[in-house]
Amino acid sequence: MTVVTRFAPSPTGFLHIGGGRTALFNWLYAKRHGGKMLLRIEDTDRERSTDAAIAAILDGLQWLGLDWDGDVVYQFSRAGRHREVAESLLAQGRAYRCYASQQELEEMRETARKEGRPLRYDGRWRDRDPAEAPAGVKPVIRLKAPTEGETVVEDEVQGRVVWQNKDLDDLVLLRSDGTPTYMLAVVVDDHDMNVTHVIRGDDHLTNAARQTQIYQALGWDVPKMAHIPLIHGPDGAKLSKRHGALGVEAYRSLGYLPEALRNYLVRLGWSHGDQEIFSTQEMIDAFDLGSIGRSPARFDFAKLENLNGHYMRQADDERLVQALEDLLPELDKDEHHLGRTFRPGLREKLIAAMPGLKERAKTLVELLDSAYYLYAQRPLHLDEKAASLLADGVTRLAGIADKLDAVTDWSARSVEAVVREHAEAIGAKLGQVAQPLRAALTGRATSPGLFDVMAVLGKDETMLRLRDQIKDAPAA
RNA sequence: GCUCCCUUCGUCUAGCGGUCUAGGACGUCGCCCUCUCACGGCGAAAACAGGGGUUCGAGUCCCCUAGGGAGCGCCA
Repeated sequence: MTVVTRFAPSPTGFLHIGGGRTALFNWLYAKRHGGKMLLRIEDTDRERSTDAAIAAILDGLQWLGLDWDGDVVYQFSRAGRHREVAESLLAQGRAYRCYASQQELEEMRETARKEGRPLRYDGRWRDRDPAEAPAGVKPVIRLKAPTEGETVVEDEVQGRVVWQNKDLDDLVLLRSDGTPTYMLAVVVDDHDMNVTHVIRGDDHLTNAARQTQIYQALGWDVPKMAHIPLIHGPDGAKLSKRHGALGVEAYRSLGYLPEALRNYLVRLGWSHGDQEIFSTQEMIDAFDLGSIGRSPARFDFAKLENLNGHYMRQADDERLVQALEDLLPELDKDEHHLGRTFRPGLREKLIAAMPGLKERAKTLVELLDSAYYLYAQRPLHLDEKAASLLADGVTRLAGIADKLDAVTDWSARSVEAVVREHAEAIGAKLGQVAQPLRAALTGRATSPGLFDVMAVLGKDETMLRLRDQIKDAPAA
């Protein structure tokens, strides 16, 4: 039997980080076993489902590099089938009509709360004669769930989880307006779509028990279940927007690479010995449900950043430059006045400087900022540290411009020789010359190797920037 | 309140009765490399929630307590 998994988000918002991980796990499991991952949009809540959310989810999956098999299934479109199944259960006496009003149910819960009893439907219409139905009330259809014995979920992650049937009430299958509830729709769809493995967040664990009862009433095989622990925020509480419950597209805007996020996510709750870095193929080959932990994990930006740095360093230079350009339109503010695309010539400079740049950044946003010296306009604005470095060391730069001007074969190697000789000649350490020079050429106190900077800038630009900054300097 | 789940360094985790004086990674700190910052290398501090059992032997099995979490809708 081929493995079929599914990712089934409800389109009431963007694809958040937990959903992304659930999708990843489903995808990996399917790939691992040569199976399929299906995508089903659970849009039965007409009030809250939006097309924008659907688009955001598809876009998020695509960016993460997760694809699905076949067409997207929209749950709402299957309402007729769901109703049919509910009717069949009714016909077999495995379900019944319940005429209890909203208000009645409200009171029922209220008294139960007061008396410290579990908040359950009391089954008042379970064995009642439908002839007693109040006129004009549209009933819901409830499952006639077993009242004795136990319902067992053999979970691939959680192990064997047991509920006493007396603790489970008769859930609603079909609403009074004839639309299916989530509980029914999920069971029918998973069955009809031949889903073999249901991998989802453990907030669904109790639903698994109730869904199992529906499967049993229908006489259908229960798919394998795997309930993965939720992701928590850094404070251990539920993930809120403040810390990590951002849509995956937000991580893109923050400058993370999809492969970094994938690697981070796969290790959150799942492990494979001591291995931390996984290529996509390695993840696929190693992934298994049994190695998923049972305790919730906290989201940690520091580790994500570290991984992102790793993948940036490893990335191809041209691809990184492209990623930077793609990021431009997504930036909140264009503080460097770059516009939405790179101006002519900048692209080439970025590629040339990338080996030195990418080692020093954790995100694409940082990477772009650290490339400031490549797109800065003359005369350069020096930040505070750079200004002070230059002020302290400008006298040590006296005469260096002419020496550099004499270089005919401009390269990192040749300018390095000149700068070193200059430092030696004035009896200074290299750093005492290099730092003010760096400040003058980049406007910052830190940058990639100074000689590489000069090489990428080229002789003309280097000389112009240098003279911009030292022309007022007293002759030494 | 009821049901279910969880608990190893700050964080992610390894550990599936003896190999644990508990390993790795991120983060932190120190040293080295060095023109800055990074990268890289080396090293340090840092954990089995508490209490009972079971066993020759428990981080590993059982129970209790405490603390977290999820669910308890005609939402999904």
